[in-house]
Amino acid sequence: MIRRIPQARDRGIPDATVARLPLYLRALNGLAERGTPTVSSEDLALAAGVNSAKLRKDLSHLGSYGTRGVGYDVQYLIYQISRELGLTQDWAVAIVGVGNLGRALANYGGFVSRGFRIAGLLDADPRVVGDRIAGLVVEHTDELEAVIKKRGVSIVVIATPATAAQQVCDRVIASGVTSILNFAPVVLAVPDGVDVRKVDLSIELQILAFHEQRKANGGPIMAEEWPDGVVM
Amino acid sequence: MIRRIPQARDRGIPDATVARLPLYLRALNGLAERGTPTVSSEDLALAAGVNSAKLRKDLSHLGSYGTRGVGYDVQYLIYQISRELGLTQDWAVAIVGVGNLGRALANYGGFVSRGFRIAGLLDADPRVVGDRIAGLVVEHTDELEAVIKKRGVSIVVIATPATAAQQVCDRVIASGVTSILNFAPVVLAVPDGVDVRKVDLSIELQILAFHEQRKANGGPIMAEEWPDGVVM
DNA sequence: GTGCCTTTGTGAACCCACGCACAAAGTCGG
DNA sequence: CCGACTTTGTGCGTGGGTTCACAAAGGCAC
Repeated sequence: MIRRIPQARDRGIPDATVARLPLYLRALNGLAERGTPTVSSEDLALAAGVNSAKLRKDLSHLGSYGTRGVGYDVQYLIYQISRELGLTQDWAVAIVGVGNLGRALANYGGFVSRGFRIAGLLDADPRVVGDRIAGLVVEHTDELEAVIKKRGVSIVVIATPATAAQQVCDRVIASGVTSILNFAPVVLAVPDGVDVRKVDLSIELQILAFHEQRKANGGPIMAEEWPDGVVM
Repeated sequence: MIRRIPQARDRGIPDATVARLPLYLRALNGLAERGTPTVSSEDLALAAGVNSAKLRKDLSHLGSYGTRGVGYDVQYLIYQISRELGLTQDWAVAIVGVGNLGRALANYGGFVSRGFRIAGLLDADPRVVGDRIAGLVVEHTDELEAVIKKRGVSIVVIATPATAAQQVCDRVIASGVTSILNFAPVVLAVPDGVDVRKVDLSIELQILAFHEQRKANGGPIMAEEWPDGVVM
């Protein structure tokens, strides 16, 4: 049995930590723009909207990059987090589905500035094929496999209608892609080894509605006194 | 000290459960469209992409709505979850910032079909004001407070550039809004009692990049054998 | 060099969530 | 009415994540 001695350069970063690293990165970039040389965990945590102990524990998973009594070197930490997230390399991304959302994504500056290069825009609708969006010409989805192989696409964004998503998904996986960002409101079935992350714009709104309703129905006090006989 | 006796109609739904209810709802709507009258936790879990035990536990927080030996009545469960999430009422939503993303959101069918009514589109750019989008005329952000009050807006979606987000946020809170969905890549500072949910499109992509890099660097086996001396 | 001050990195306790596994409860055929 | 079968609802063990609190570590003034 291999005993795992915890040490600084250990690789086994918790998912929860990975999910927050982009947040820290964003906050750090803001500080860097203003020329701040170093930052304490307290201040960075404030800027990122998290607890400072959590921030320190998160950063400790990448290594011991702080200086006690001083804080973290902003530039150095940006580099380390970027490297950990793999943002120091250039990722070729294809967007399938150029509706309103696909267009918004293609024009979204947050991708390009973080090492993501839009390498292809594809759509099944012939009326859209040929359009220039964000400097790219939209290609037909018939070209999907060719585009992926030719341009070394390793991440695919699915922004198609729900009905087309699974089919597109199957095809990109068959082409060797193992990272998919899905905006279509369906659960994609994928084999082991393929990562799918999903964003459903309406889910967040529904969660807000839940809390909003809760606030309206008698304030923050738990509504235990609810009439129990309401059965429909 | 009040001892909390766990019971069916208890109101204290875990956040993790609330976050999944929209998922179940989506799966149920799919089943309803195909005319399925009842569904077992096993099948529904499969359709929603979760573990069946988790599904049952989640649903048990709303009440005991299943029938042992049979499953759940699809229509009835849709009603119950909708009610719990507050989707049986109509929510007036305003979208601030009508760039690519704001446009995509305004046209997104997933909102309207779940009881969210777009009651206002606002932008600071005079060139956009007056445009018709999704049947609405874009108004100037000067009208923000008026629109919120006049049309009973209770949820605001911020889709502005990062620099404008906090200011918009402050103004909508001053107008009495306590639920905000933020797409701008900044951490909004809000007083207690205000709910902010954020969606950062680039964060998901960065998480994917992390895992993708991990796969490339020596497969699924933990890359412990990494050279330890790389310090920049 | 010494002592004080600041801030990191982490041990440890706590809390929530997940999932197994099973008893309870209901259906259905005969 | 009964017994076999199906499926729910949940008690409980486990594991991961969050937070507190503090010792260790470095900077800085003198």
